[in-house]
Amino acid sequence: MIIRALESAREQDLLQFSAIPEFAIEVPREKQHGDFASNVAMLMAREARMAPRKIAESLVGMINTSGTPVERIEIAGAGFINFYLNNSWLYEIPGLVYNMKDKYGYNEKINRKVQVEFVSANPTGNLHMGNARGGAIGDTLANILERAGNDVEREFYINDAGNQIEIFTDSMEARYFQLTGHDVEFPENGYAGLDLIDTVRNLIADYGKTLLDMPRDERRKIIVEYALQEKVDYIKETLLSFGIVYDVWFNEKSLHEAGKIDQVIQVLKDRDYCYENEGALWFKSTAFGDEKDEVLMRANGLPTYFAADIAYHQDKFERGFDWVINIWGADHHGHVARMKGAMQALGYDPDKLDILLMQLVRLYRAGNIVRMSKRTGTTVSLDELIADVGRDAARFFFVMRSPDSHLDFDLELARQKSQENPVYYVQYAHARICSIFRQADAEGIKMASLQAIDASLLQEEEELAILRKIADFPEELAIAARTLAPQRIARYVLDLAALFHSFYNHHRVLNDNSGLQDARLLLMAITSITIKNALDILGVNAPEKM
RNA sequence: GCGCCCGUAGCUCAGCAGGAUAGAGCAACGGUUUCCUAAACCGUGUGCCGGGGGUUCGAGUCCCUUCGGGCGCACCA
Repeated sequence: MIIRALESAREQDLLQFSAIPEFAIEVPREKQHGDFASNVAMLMAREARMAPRKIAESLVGMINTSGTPVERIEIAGAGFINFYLNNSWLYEIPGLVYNMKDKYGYNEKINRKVQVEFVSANPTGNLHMGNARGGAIGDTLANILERAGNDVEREFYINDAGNQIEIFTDSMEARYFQLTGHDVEFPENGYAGLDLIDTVRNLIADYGKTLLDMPRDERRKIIVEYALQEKVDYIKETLLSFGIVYDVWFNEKSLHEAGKIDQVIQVLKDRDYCYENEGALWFKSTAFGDEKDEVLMRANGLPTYFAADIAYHQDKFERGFDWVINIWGADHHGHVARMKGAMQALGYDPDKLDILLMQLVRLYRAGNIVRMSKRTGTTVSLDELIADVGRDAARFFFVMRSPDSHLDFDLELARQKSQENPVYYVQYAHARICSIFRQADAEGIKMASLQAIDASLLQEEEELAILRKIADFPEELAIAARTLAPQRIARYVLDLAALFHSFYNHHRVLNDNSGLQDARLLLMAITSITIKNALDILGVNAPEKM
């Protein structure tokens, strides 16, 4: 429409320009600025050598709106052209949402395989707050991407090999000797967490003192397999209770066993991205913009964690993912450039690897920071957190803020079942709607069939606001997927709940006017559908009663 | 020293590829219940968007610089 107007303006010599600029048509933030707005006049100001408002005036004169839902056009501000639609499009929404139910907001399948890898906590201790945030963000993101039309796989990478596992085994072995009455020194850099002692106690319950007499290697093998089994089971169970189900649990050990690490190092050597220095093998990550080169193979002949991680990421791409997303703690940001560099060196497109860094969580209790080092043993674990504040509050809290932002998690605050806690505000909205339907049921009121309902009876400002907000949902989901921004969904559902509460306090759903009553019942139905849909994405329950 | 993230209302934070008068929640004060859940609603006000410079018709948003906070800079993972 605008393009046609531009061209006829040029033909009539009202405007001079060579090419039509890349102008935008967008939904303004303020609804008084119309349903759609265009900035085309401002963009053309320079070339046409005219004031933007004058350009806008000439254009508007050329626009033919007959046969379109455009009700009127206004020029505002510096030269915005605002289009006001009649409400007919809005009244299409209820039927659409009601028919799609829990599928509302979904985009069409786009045939893109996406992997989201998150948490991937070391199986050497409890899950801490950083893991918890990563879990909430990763799972929510996976949900968002799924609804945006991608084929999504959730993956957990189990670091069950390498140096830290040796230290872990040392620690276990020392505890085993100690708990069976031997005076053994605990390794200096060992895992001092109390949970480890429990694990060893379980081990002793199953094996007794039989391990004492075994050859060292055999004993260590039994110990480490026992402990890993127990730790991984614990992690699975805890994450399941946090609402997270993985498609793939990937063992680092399998890379070692299949010789993948040696293979990938060989490829990097062949491509001349490696050199030796002081007995170690280095990767030229500086060639890819990293600050310094990185060791792949230590002088002692053992591969580094980085080498294993390269093999792991290569494996991801070999599995055919079009988009690989990792959720990492911000303390790992130094690894981003070199991992992308390594993928580029291997011939993969580094832009297909996105690493979302989330800032750290600071846990507060009674105004004091709670340290959460895995090794000191003074930590609040995820299962304790869930028992304390509940899964819903915890998940909502963790995704409410941008991953870029530090998260101060106040345990007392999150525990309060009060207005401090926004998750209840949203859940209450859902429960209230369910209550309306229960009340209707009790009074023998049944909503009419969709065809029999006239949605255009919804004329109140509060009703229109809800309709507009619900209409926004697919767009909101698409933005959240594109920008990897789970907090947008939390924000969205809070806004929608607020609009509902406001409506609820101003108007009655069950009333004497049966036409209006049906329209409002339908409005309530699609509001609860959308709230529940958004809460599902966040992994939060939508209770029918509170 | 170098790198990444953050700096927006008293507090905690939103703010999508630069758009119109910068928004929520909490806290504070006042009001709302013969009626579908008052865990709710309504009203009252606050901002040199850390500072400075630049790009642009237009900057909280992009670029440079500077200050403040967090994190990282191992032949650890």
